[in-house]
Order: sequence, then C-alpha cells, then structure tokens
Amino acid sequence: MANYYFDTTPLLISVDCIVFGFEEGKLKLLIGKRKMNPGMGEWSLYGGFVKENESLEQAATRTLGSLTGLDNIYMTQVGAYGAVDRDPGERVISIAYCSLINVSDYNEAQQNEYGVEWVSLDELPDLYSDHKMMVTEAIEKLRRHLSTEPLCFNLLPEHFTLTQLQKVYEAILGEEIDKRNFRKRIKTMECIQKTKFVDKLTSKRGAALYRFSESRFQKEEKFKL
Amino acid sequence: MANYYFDTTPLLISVDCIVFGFEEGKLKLLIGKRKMNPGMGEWSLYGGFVKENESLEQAATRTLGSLTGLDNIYMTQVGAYGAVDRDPGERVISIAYCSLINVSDYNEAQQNEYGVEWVSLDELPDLYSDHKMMVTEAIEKLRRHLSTEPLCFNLLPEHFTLTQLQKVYEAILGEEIDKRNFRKRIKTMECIQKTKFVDKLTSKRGAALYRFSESRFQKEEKFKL
DNA sequence: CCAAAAGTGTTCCGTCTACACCCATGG
DNA sequence: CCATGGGTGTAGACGGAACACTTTTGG
Repeated sequence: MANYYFDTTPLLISVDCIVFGFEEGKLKLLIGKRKMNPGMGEWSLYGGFVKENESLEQAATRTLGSLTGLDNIYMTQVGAYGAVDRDPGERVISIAYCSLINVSDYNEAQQNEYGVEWVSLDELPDLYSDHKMMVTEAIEKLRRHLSTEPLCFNLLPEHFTLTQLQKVYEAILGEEIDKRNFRKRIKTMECIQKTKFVDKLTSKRGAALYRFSESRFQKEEKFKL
Repeated sequence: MANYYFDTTPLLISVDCIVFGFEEGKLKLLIGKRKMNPGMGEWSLYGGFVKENESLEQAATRTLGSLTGLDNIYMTQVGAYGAVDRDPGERVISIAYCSLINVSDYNEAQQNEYGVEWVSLDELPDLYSDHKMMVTEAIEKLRRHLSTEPLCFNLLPEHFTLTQLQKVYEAILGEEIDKRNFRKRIKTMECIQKTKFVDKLTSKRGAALYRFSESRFQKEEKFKL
C-alpha cells in the first residue's frame, strides 16, 4: 500500500474481551490477574493487540479463541475506548467486544492455563484501567437487547428448562420475573420448542427440556420476550 | 512513557463525523466530496486522524468543531470500524461519532469552506469506504434511543412548535404519527414546556412555541415519548 | 408422606390506537 | 370568505402485571 496519509501518528490498538457466562443461577464474567506490567496482579479482562493484517473482529475472535478454545461464539462490539491515559503503560486505544458463552462448553484446562476465573457480577473486584466501564456498558447493551434478540440462548446449553431460561433473564435484568407471565410469553414464541427430553437433575418431577430453533426464528416476524 | 508493549504494530486511527440536521421536514446528513486521494471526488463523511495526545472524544469534537465552528454539540459514539481494507489508501481504523445539530446554528461560510452539503437521507449517494454502514448504524441507534432520551431537541432551535417536533420524529422513524396521540403524550411530559411565544411564520393562526427544560428533565423519573 | 420444583388461567388496569371536527387569521 | 395549519377528546383493543394452587416423584 502506498502511503497516503502523512503527518499522522499511528497508535496501538487492542481488543478486550468481555466474556459472560451463566452458572449457579448467576451471571458471571471471565477475568484474570494480569501477569505483566503495567498493572501486574490487577484483575483484568483478557485482551490482545490488533495486528496489521486482521480486522477488529478477527482480532477479537482470535483473542477469545486463544483464551477459551472456542469459535463460533456470539460476539458484539461494545465500543472504542480511547482516553489518553487509559492504559498506564502506553497510549493504547481499545475496542471492547462482548461475548456470551455456555459455561459447560468451556474447557477448564484453558481456564487454568490463562489463570482466568468466573467471577459473579455481584462481587466484581476493581478492574484494570477502564475495564469496569467496558463491563458496565456491555451489561447495559445486553439488557437493552435481551428482549428483542435471541441472545439468552448463547448462555445456555442446547437443551434447557424454562426455569433455567427464566433464571438467565432474572440474572441479566437483576429482577425477579413472574413465572406464569414468563411462560405465557414463551408459549407464543414459535422459536422456543419443547423437546421430548426431560431433565431429572434439578427436580424429582422432572422438567421438560426446550431448545431454540434457528430456522423458526428466521421465519418469525419478530422476537419479543 | 516507557515502552511496555513490544512486537505490536501501531495503526492509524481516525474519527468520522456523522452529522445529522433537520431541514425542510427531512432528516439530512452533512457530507462532502473528498478533495484528496484516495477516493478523490467521492461523497464522504468528514473525518480526521486521532492525535497521540488527545482522546477519541477530543478528536471527534475537534474535527466536528473545525467543520462547523460549533462546540457543545450532542455527540455519541457509533462504533469502531476496522476491516483490513476498509480504506483504499492505508490501513486505518476509524471510530464513528454521530452528532445532532440545529441547522440554523450552522455557519454557512464554513459549509462552503469545506465544501460540504446537507443531503437528504432519501437521496443519499454512495459514500466512500464503509461510511454508508456507519450512517446506517447511526440511524438505527438514533431510532432506538429516540423515545427514551431527549435527543430530538438537539435538532431543533431552542423554541419550537409541536408540529416541528412531530416532524422530527416522523423524519427519524420514517413513519407518520397521529397528531392527537403525539400531543397527548407531550402533555404528560413536564420537561416540554409551553412558552409565551408564538410562531407566526408557518401559519396564519400562529403556533405556540415550546422549549425543552433541562432542569425539569433531571427531575423527571423517566423520558418516554 | 413430605419436600421441592414443575406446571397452569383469570382478572384488572393502564396504555396505545384509531378516528374527525372546530378555531384563528392573513391575504 | 376561504385556504391553511393549529388545536382538541373519546371509545375500544390490546398487552402487561398481579396473583395461588395442583402435580409429580425421589428420598
């Protein structure tokens, strides 16, 4: 490529991964302690630098993949963070990406390798740099989109009970939901299908397992839950 | 600052300004023809590079200020755009910012100096690089937030008639609204105050002028229009 | 037999929608 | 006096919120 732009200073660009999971009825965030300076030992999101020959999305996907060993993960951009002194080391502009993963798909070996942990949002410690702001804005975005986009299924296994689904909603929204009203709404949604399977782990009676049907979702005019 | 991060390639970062205005009952976008290569002559958003000692917001505010001569303008980040070949010149990552301005505050001399024009969204030409995507996503965000945040007043003069306000809503949402229902909702909002002034320019009878009260807005529990 | 979770309907209230006519005035 | 835009109310539909009991079964 020719040099078209003069008198401009290139800057370091990173991506930071905000990884949410759902476990023990709570929304959790995957964070680790920094292993290098600046900020060694501080709790931090997992991130990486953007390379010259990859897009922002590719950088985020690669970074998340190296952390979790997963691909095909739901991911959405939260925003760009560019305060001059946001990173105590050097000037770095960071693009935050939010992912939702099913904790049971996640390889614990990787978790140990990178020294990251699932931490409940209720007990989130201070985070490195402006990472807390990124997390806050990610949750706000998640809440806004939860009722109009089929995001919640990313946090659950393929088959799930209605109680599990409701717990996901309650964890994200931070409020309790009426069971009957919630199920009434689900009954109207074609994309949430009852399967023939029954979960006997959490109750003696057993709970019907449901699944999200991508094809029915495509046919439905709108998602509203 | 010490060099903490090795083996990383810094990249060029720009900001692009998506400037919306309201004129002749339509939502318009401020764009100009590029005066340099790459892409000379193509319609484009107005942008600039981020300097080493300024934040992204500062870069966007500076760029918008140099274009319009205005400060204290409503501005919100739309997102970061980083496809590898998005800019035909060099690798540039761009952060898009969306502003809403009152066209009558805008200095026409500046408009000529920079060769930019107000173009109606209905007749938007092809735009340079990925600028059209930025505009599309800005409008979507604007629509989503219109009913829960007091954004619309940024597009109007301090005093405005209810018909003008309704036209802003119709232009942004792209659909007609029932006049009586719209006014009924406005009556419930304390932050939209009737003034003693009357506009006689657009009708013989005269229309009451209203204003947005920031202080009453702060007191109101929520904005819903 | 009992604890624990699953499953199921109805009523009420507030909100949104549809809809048509009179008013004031400048030209 | 009439054309133009300003201003007003009501009734029916719809969707969301509140609310409690029965069922199943493993231990």
